[in-house]
Amino acid sequence: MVRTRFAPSPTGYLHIGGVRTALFNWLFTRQQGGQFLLRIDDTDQQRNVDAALAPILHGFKWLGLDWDEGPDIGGPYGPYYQSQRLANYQAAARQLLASGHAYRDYATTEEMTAERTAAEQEKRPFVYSRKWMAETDAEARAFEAQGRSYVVRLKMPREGKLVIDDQVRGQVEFEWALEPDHVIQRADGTCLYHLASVVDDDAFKISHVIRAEEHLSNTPRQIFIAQSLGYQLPVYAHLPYVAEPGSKNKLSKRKLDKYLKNPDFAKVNAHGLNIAQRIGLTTSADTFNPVIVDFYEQVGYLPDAILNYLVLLGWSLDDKTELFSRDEMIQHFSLERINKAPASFDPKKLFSFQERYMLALPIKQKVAMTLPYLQQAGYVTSPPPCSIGERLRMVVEAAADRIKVAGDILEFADFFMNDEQIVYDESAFEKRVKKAGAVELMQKYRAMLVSAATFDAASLDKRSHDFMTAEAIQPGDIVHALRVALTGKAVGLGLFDTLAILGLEQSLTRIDRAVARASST
RNA sequence: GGCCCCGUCGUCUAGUCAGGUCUAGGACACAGGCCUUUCACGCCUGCGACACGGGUUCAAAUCCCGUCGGGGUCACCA
Repeated sequence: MVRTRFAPSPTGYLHIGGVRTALFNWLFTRQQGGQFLLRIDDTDQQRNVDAALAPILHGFKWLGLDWDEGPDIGGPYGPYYQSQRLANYQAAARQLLASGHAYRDYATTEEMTAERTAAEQEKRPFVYSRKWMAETDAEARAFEAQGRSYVVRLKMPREGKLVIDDQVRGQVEFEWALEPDHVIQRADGTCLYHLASVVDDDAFKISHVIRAEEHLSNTPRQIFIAQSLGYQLPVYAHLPYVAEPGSKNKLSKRKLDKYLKNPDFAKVNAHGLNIAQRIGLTTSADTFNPVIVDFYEQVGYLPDAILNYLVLLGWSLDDKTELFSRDEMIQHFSLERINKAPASFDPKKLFSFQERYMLALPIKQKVAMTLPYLQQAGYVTSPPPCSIGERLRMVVEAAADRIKVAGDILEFADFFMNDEQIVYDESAFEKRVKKAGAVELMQKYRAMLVSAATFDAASLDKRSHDFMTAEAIQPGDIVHALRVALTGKAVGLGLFDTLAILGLEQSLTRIDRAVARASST
């Protein structure tokens, strides 16, 4: 039975790199018909774990990465919080002490540091002298008589080597002698991550440890612990890390300033920020930026687009397949085809997947996901009047691929404003509406509209062209002026769609308002 | 610095294990053009990479050696 886990620390947000790691675990597990579980690494966390965990669990749910065991659903091997499993770790530490794989160490921090710096100065690898090691109770009493207290250290082998058979990286070798005697339990009895992690993986019957490559150098000590405890070793797969946009450095949440200098990153960020502002979202760079999953949910991205982008970050099926549904991902995913080299996070490419998925989304769903943005921005009261549904549908349909994320509906907010709320783009108004002859043309066009029997885009198109022929003008002579008059903007939907959506009455009102403004200013 | 990992267009990648079909393929981005009532879409074209140096071989992106470069990790953090 394949069992995998993802072990987030409750940090308050879901990092995009973490999601990639979780996704690979999830895909592999679902494909193998195994179980995927969440374990909360909160051994070091003092305060408010629940609050810091909530956004993470929420992010997983939003993306549709479901877990079979873990927080808020429990499971047969719980609890799934490391802070609640201390007794297990302490028991393991006792067992390692008893079997001679660990020892009580009475060195002070200063003594330890001194040895380490001495080694550094002599340019030799640091190997602890074990001067304050106590293997017998008598030795322990002697140190304690000096007022010392102890930590528990691993008694690492000092010869031979370890060969790890990693599913991604192949065989990787380490010299045992170069592995220091790591602390596994503090003087106060609390235990450290590596011990906890190994003990839990065994307790949870984890078969495959799929994690980021920064853990590769931690693996020898974990294998030592596992073997000393008589555990069966899991299969290891160390994923390349996700790198910064345009560099090979590891993607980090704390270097936002640097990423903002990348034009692509800045663009995607600004786009999201703009939407956030319009819906009155209070954002801070710490919690709202393209490195954090929340960003995408709040701006109106599609989970499937994000997953599709992420699965290609370090994995590929072949030389051309790029679009994968969830089921196809599960079906085709394999550890063998994971890349060894790190992959840079490219928000622009993520965005392009979003475009493709949005394009394929049925109108009905687009309407459903855009409505909340109009509500939050205050253009629609809630609950919305039923007439709004039809108009929204028309806008969404006419906007077509112009709505790339749900929040982009706000670009077309002028269809949901009162006529007198339209704010004109000044330079466009100058150039198009105040252009010589434009007002007169619009007035003639207005008269033509009034006599229109039908007011749909197709017949408006035809009548308009007849009008232009009769007036001996080009489309450009009138279309731009009308668009500015109708929406306040120089760019937007097709003119005939715009008219049809607004309807005769609003169209006339808006033309009149623009005409009046042109002559009075 | 020690140890470990990695190195194909700006980016994601195919090709490397089983050398020839690779004058290195696809995608994103970028540039130009077409379409067009604006924008967006779409279409066409272009730009653009085997880190370097030796070897082995009839033949190397692929195998071997070395160099360089990048990264990760070296805690009583996770």
